[in-house]
Amino acid sequence: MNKPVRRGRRAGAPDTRELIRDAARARFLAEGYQAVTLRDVAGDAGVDVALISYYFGSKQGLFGAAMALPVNPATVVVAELEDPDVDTLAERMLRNVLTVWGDPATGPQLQALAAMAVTDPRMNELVREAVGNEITQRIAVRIGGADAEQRAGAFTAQMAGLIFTRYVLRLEPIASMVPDDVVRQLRPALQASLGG
Amino acid sequence: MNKPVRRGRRAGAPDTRELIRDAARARFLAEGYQAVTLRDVAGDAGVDVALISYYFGSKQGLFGAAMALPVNPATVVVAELEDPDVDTLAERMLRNVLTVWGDPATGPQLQALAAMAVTDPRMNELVREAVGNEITQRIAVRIGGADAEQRAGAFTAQMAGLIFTRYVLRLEPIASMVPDDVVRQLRPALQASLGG
DNA sequence: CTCGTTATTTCATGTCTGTTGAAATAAAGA
DNA sequence: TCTTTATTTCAACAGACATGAAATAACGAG
Repeated sequence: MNKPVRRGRRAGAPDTRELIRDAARARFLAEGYQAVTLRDVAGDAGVDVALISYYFGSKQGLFGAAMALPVNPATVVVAELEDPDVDTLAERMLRNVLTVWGDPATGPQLQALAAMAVTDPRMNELVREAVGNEITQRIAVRIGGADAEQRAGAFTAQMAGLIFTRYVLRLEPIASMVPDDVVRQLRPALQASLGG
Repeated sequence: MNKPVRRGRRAGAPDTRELIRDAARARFLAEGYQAVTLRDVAGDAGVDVALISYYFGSKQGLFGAAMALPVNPATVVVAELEDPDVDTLAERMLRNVLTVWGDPATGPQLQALAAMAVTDPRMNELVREAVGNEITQRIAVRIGGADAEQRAGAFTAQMAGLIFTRYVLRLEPIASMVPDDVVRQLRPALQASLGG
């Protein structure tokens, strides 16, 4: 008949912060940002709500910490720019995106990020800058030629279309197609934007 | 020193319902769904909060009524399927989308709808069915041939990419390009998906 | 080992949001 | 004129996030 958990610091050295972060990640991935309440997370972590504010400041802060990206999406795309073979560039980028966004370990967080970029102004700003400076710009420099920036923009738009239809909105038939089919259908279009 | 507004029905026959709807539309378009509170709308309309529930049931209901679409987006795209000229189909659809989504009178509501489809499960379901049944299916039937459905899916994905990058996320350079430039950059890719 | 300091934790409270039921008032109709 | 109905505000609730105070354990200096 010990009193469950009294006030004050707990015995031992439990990493409560990480406990909270893990609970939050699970909830956010399963239910999305809006649907999850701090009390849900606190309940899962076996902790009072106020402790979340203590560690993370706000719900936004918690989301940021819980969803810290396992990979830098910009890097995933841009890495392929090193390879000098321009003819296969579209396919390589496409496959990278499909791999990373489809991976159960990394994909869900990236998908949540994309959804967040639509809702939250701060996240939107962040994505806009990241995509503009780190992706579109570099692609433009890489492909060169007339209208390089516009063509890079078109390329980005098509990639965004894939991500939103397949992973965020989950529109059929794109959402259920196997990677090879996606590549077959989209590679020519993407390559056209890159190739000039 | 008349008491401002007492309880009970007002004199005259003011269309309070429409007043509320207009105030809500302005707010939703300016600030988005989450950021707008029912008390904001009630304040703008000079009305008690409870009256909103009386007329619209819930915040969702208010949003639905305020954002009732001025045009059916599906129709905008599908209308062009009547014209037998397949070679210009991509360009015609593209220009229709750019016109309707860019029109200050109709565009903002469509943009809000797209953002809502990412956040709200009900809206998501709605959009998924509408796009799947009314757009992708019909395009597939129209273009025919092998992989017709997959190619129609790819077409839809690219259109979604345009809408999200240009109107929702507002990524540069796509967001600032004039319609002619957008058409020049994307028509070939879209036509490739349609053409087989 | 002891005692002040610091980090962690819950409690209590405040403010804000959407929603609901009751009461008041004007319009509509017999 | 008088009953019924539609419109409107008031009052209150449950649940959300956030914050300041209080309690308690760990830590470190001597």
